Amino acid sequence: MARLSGSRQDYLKALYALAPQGEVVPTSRLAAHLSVSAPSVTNMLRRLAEEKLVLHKPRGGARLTARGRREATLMVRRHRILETFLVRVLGLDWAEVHADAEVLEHHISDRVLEAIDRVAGRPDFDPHGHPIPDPRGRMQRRTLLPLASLERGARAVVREIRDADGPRMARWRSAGLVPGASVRMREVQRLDDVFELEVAGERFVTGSEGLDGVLVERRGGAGHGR
Amino acid sequence: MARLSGSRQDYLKALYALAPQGEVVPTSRLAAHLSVSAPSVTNMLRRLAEEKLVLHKPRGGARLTARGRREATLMVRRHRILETFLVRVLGLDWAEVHADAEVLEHHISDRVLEAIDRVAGRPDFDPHGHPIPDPRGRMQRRTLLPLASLERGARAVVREIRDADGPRMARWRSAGLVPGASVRMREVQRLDDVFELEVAGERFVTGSEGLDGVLVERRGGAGHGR
DNA sequence: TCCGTGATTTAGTCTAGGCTAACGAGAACG
DNA sequence: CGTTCTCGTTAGCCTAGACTAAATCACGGA
Repeated sequence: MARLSGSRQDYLKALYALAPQGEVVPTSRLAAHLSVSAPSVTNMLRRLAEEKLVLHKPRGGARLTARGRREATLMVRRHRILETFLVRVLGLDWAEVHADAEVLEHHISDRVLEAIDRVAGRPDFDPHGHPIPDPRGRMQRRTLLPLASLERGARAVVREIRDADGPRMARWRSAGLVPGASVRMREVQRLDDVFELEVAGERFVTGSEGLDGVLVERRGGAGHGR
Repeated sequence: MARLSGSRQDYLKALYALAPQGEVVPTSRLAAHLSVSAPSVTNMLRRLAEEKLVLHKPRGGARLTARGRREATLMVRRHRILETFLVRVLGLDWAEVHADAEVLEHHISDRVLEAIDRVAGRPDFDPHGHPIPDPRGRMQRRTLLPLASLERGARAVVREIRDADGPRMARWRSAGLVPGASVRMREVQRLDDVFELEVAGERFVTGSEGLDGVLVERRGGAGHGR
């Protein structure tokens, strides 16, 4: 089985990111996500369809086949193991490892990936809190909600911080807003777009900009149960 | 300064490997070393010459400019740091890291290279005993001789083991023939191509096949001095 | 039903870096 | 001094993967 080109890997990964359940994704969304032109997408989808990695109904968008989804989740695995390694072993900053992992994921052999996974301690979650798929591409599924969706008084545990701009991530980290942290929503003013949180006992006030990248798991407490 | 393409990096590296002092290298030698056709070489040399990385006299071969040589030694640095890292930190086998380093050297950012160098302990030599150039591309120069050139009774210290086929390297390693090992030439029968060595106190008999990849530094002893 | 509009595909180009076939320069030889 | 042979270069082609411009489809509104 010849190795997929870096470009193909990127298309599959994008398709997976935009539709993890295998839903149909329109050409234009893929083009925007990958920062390429729409004709480039059409062109690549044709090839991926020939290789049975996607299903492409002309003018009907594309979706991953089972094979395509497996390849995509393996890319996710590589990416997340790499990020974890870059942070835990090389000591790089959580907020700036994404670009490096993005490049390396296309060029690391299985042998090196395995070794990296080992020295990183066979992590189950990457530094952003994302679960790492197993070697067969299967990943545990969790149901998380955006932090901003919590109502006043609700308690939760931060589970994932999606890649956002570096400075913002640095800010969040210094405020203690990291995977595993406990939070309580002290006050919500949706009209003014102001959220007052308690993070690890400290008060933290913020607007909602970028806050949808912070996903939490609800915890019992003052909020109403699930 | 835009990053050189992987291909360019390979050509510069090859030119350096074939002519570390900046001597002229014929097109055909470059083609053979890189396993590409001669026209491909001519073509690439034209581009590299435009970019002032090599000097190319049509029909007169090519040689590195100062800039080209600096780029080449930086590639050597990346490669050797990577190999050291793969062995010392990831625990991979000395004899099989070459191919991985060959790929990764083109894709590792300076930031990751720096971190890798740090966790590998800022090595001065790679696992084969080759010296690692400093960040400005300068490398200490040593004068070593092939192990097979030693006369009977001479003592020496192994300094470098060049990449050879994996099984042979494994054999050498198990015989103790690694960088740093002390050897004594007990018997030489050039006509029969048989060399009888004493490696770390043990007797080791071998033909000369591949032995020119083992470079040593002469030591005082039964042999005549330098 | 027809038309406009936006999304998508088709057609044609471009660049990097390979390749083969054919041409030419210069050394070696008669 | 002409012939050959080797090596390097030119010419022309190929693939991956991008792009722009132009054509076309599909759908909602009149």
